[in-house]
Amino acid sequence: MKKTKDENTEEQILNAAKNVFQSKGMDGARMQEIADKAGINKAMLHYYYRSKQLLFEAVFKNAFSLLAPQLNAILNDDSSLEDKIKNFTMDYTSFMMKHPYLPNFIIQELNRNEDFILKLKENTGFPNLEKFKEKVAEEINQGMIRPIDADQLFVNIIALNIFPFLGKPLIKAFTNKDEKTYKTFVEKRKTEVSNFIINSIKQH
Amino acid sequence: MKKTKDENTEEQILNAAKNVFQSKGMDGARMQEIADKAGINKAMLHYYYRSKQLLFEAVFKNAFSLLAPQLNAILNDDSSLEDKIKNFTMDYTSFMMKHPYLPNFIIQELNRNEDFILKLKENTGFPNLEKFKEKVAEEINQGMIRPIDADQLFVNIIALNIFPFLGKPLIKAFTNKDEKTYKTFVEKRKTEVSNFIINSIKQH
DNA sequence: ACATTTGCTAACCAAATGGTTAAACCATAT
DNA sequence: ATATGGTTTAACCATTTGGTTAGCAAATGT
Repeated sequence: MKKTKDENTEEQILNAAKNVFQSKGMDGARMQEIADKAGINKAMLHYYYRSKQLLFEAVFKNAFSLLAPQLNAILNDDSSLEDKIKNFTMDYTSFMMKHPYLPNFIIQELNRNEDFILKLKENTGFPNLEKFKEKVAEEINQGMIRPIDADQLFVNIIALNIFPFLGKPLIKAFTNKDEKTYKTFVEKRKTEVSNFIINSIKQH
Repeated sequence: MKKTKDENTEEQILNAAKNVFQSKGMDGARMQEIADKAGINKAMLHYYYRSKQLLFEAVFKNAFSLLAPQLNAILNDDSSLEDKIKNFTMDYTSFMMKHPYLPNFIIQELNRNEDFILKLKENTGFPNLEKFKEKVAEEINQGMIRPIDADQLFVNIIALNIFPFLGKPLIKAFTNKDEKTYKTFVEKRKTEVSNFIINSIKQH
């Protein structure tokens, strides 16, 4: 039962690599640790992925492709801004609670290598803001929300949603929360954040 | 002019180390590169700081001690919440535009080693939220702002202010901005962010 | 003037690390 | 049964890396 490629080795490697790269980053990750976690010989990593760099890129693209749909959801559907914001906040927070390493991994590695995002932009499905901007303009015209720059609003939305996962250790320390109370705190943000945003932009 | 300790070698090392650690992180930083940037022999790094770990900690504490006062300013003075938020947003954004690597460095390294923040908490001057919470409670009582959890408000404030520096490559890609337009964009946030927050919490 | 201390460097070292190689293994086709 | 070809491993390799050592050179104390 050893050689039939029975339990897709390639995928086991990718999973182990995900695990290690996402918690330690490119520089902190060790090929040996990935091999150990995958339960195989180190040479197999190179057999399937040629180099650390390529294995890393496979993991990174995979991770990024999990995020893009989340963003496209809010950007490209036809619902009202209020619904977009509510749904995004709810979905994104739920999703991130299941993948807590993801935001930090993406942000950290993009900062390490700014050019890297250019490769991603070529991919189909890279988030595009045009439709979101139109919707903002439309609702401003209709007097439903106060005038605000769409880019600024977009950054505010993702900042409020992503930061709790990026700055977790910092926030835990500042607000004196332990793991459990922090989880409750983030859970509350599923509605708290969208209320906060909508309150700010709704015309009163 | 070689041996008189004339231009404080220790400080030159710390500056070079800051430079390298803050842009590459603990794992990505190389002692040799720090030595080169400081214009000295690698052995001197150990002569003054004993190990990579200790040199890193010196840099980290130094960096963190630049941030704490910024936070304490908003937390501990007696002005109104509105003024706190306005001043903090303005000051913090200005400061970070001058030290753009700082937020990412702190966040990244705290995520790499969660226990590390415990050491910092012992330090005097570690930000404390008590006074801020009192102020929030007070203004809610007086009907000046709508009811909101002080911790959530605090996280919203720092999220909106810090995220543009953490997620810069991502935001640049999403909003199609180059270096120059991104700078203008962040500059605008000096007032945009405080308006956004105040709009959300002010009682109408 | 001489000894001692302090700042500094070149050379070196052991361990870790990404990557390679040659050979073994094993399922399948002939 | 035997050859074939993808899969896997143990052993190995070159380089990098954090760290050490022995000794030099300038300043300082006596």
